[in-house]
Amino acid sequence: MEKGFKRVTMKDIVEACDISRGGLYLYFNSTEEIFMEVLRMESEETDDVFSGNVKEDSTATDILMLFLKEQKKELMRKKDTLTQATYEFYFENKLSKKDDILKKQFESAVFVLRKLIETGVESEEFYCEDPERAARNIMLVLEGLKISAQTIGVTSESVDKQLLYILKSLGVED
Amino acid sequence: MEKGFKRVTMKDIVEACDISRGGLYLYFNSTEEIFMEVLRMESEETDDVFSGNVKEDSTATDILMLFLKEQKKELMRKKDTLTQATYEFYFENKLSKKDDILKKQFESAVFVLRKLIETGVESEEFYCEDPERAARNIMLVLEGLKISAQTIGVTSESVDKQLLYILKSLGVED
Amino acid sequence: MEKGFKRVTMKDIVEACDISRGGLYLYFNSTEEIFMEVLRMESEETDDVFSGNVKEDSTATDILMLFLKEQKKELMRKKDTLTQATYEFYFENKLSKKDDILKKQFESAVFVLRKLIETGVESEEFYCEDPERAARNIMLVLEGLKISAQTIGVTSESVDKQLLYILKSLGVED
Amino acid sequence: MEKGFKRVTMKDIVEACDISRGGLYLYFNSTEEIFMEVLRMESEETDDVFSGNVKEDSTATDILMLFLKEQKKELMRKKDTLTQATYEFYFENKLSKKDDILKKQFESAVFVLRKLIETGVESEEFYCEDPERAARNIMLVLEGLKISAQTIGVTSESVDKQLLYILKSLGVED
DNA sequence: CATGAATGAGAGTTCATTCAT
DNA sequence: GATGAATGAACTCTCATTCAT
Repeated sequence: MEKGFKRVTMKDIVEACDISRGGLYLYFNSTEEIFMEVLRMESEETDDVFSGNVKEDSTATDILMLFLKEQKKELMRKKDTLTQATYEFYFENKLSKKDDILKKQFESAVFVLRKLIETGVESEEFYCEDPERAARNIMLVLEGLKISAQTIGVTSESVDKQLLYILKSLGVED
Repeated sequence: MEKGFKRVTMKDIVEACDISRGGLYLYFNSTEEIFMEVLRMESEETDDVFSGNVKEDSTATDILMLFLKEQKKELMRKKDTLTQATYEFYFENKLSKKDDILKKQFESAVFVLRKLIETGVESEEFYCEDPERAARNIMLVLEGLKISAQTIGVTSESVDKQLLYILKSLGVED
Repeated sequence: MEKGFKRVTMKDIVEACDISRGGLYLYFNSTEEIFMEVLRMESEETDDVFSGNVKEDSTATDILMLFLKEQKKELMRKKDTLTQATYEFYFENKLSKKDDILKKQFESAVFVLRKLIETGVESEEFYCEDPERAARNIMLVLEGLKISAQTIGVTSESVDKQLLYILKSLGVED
Repeated sequence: MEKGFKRVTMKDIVEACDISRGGLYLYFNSTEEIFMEVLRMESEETDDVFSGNVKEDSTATDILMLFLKEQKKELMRKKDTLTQATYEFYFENKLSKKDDILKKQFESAVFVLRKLIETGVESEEFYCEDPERAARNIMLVLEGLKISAQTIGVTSESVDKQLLYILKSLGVED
């Protein structure tokens, strides 16, 4: 989170973990392996994002807003995030399809989002002709916001406006 | 383009430029400066993307489709692109607002896109209540596709579908 | 045999022995001690080379040929041999005269060989004016062949020719 | 010469050469390359061993004795010699036949020695039925003495006796 | 007796930057 | 102006040895 993937050194890691250089290598054979494990753990933690905090009587709109709010919180954190490190890692480690955690996460989010939109359409909260593309569109905008936050920067307001626009596109009234 | 920003070495650069190591330092004081200049030049070249190839009698839809097609070509190239290097560079160099080329480029694209949408709305090609947010939405989706292309990968078909979805959102019939 | 003395690691040894790292140190205080014991055991095994397989009615020529054949087999094995490891070990551990197993082995082989040549001379199989030097000469040639096998390489034919030359030097007809 | 090939470190080398760590890598890409160059240079220097110091009217016996004396001097030096390092190097670097300096050196010495013995046979100084094998025998004894000097140790006297034995084998009177 | 997780010094190698020429 | 040999700090990774359990 502090230094990203390329700038972090073994020294940083062993000092932060209060472990010896050699000790670390008992568990991981390379910096890549360390990061993959970090990514895997992070991925497990954040899998529950949807299921957590969702009350029984929530509407699709409620859940979508909760999700977008959660995503905003994450992307606004900027530094205390694995986003940058993850991108750097993927830049130089083109992984086999099997263990591509990032892709799995993305596709899984698209899936849940599509289901949510379909539910909203059924309950007449949303209007949407192509839930799959709408879901993917939302995820891509979030991805775009994430990378923007790490590069050109984003303001809290501009993110809010953009997320509201997404809701409006689904026919949600203010 | 070949190695990104972090993996490229001075050796690579001096060999490619056929210049001496010391000679390079007469013009640039650091690797960062070199990259900033590369970025500036690239930015100048691509500024014309909109103005080029646009015939007098093009409709807003034509121009938008041309733009999206151009963007797709760029992001599908994947390796022969400064995308990765640029992201890497921005990850570790938080620049002063003044010379933030990337932001300028983004905002300038948003501006042109908004104007284009407004034109399309006037000519009744598009239906759009908030051209500013619509323009920004398109740019963010493109940004999301760009980073996805560099990390989890994208197929030509999925990009097409997603760009078509954008057009449909503006009320453009197939 | 697999890795020689310098390249073998404690990990290799504990895995091959199915013992714990700490357990190994209960019996040996260093890698040197381990190797010395290996050498001692090997030395005991190979002491019988002369006595074994020797029939009652063997001539001196028979026994010498058997010995040379045995030595050839050993040196041609090349990899499944402690030769390399032993040399490496002696290169960095100049041992006290008392426990110099290698020297003992060499001198013992010279002694037996001298006795054999003397027997051969008495039975008029061999012609030799200086059995001590002749024995030592044979051992040195074998040593030369051993190190050659490990470095520049030797062919089976060239070893044969060279060993035949030794026999001829003792007056043995083909 | 001091530490052999495996025990010598980059630190030793850069300190001895009074050069920087990086500077060394300008000329050699690995420790192996450094040693191969050392070996090549040494090989060039010692190529002249035969031709040097040989007077016009020398007999074959004179030249052979000079050669053996030279070889003895070399092997008795023990520490100030590349012998050990060379063996260690060859133990873990099985080189392609093309650049096998050690083999070339050996074969070249065998060739010259054979020519010398043939000359001696013609001038009736030597008696020898198979000059090729005799030459090879001498080289193998020398190789045996070399490795013995580095491991079990040899005394000046024992080397003398053994070299005299070689001369006697060629029919040279004391 | 036996374990094996942990240690930490030290290995080879890389590379942005400098500066005498 | 231009060169490129030289620098040295910093990197990742290894491994014989120890010691609390």
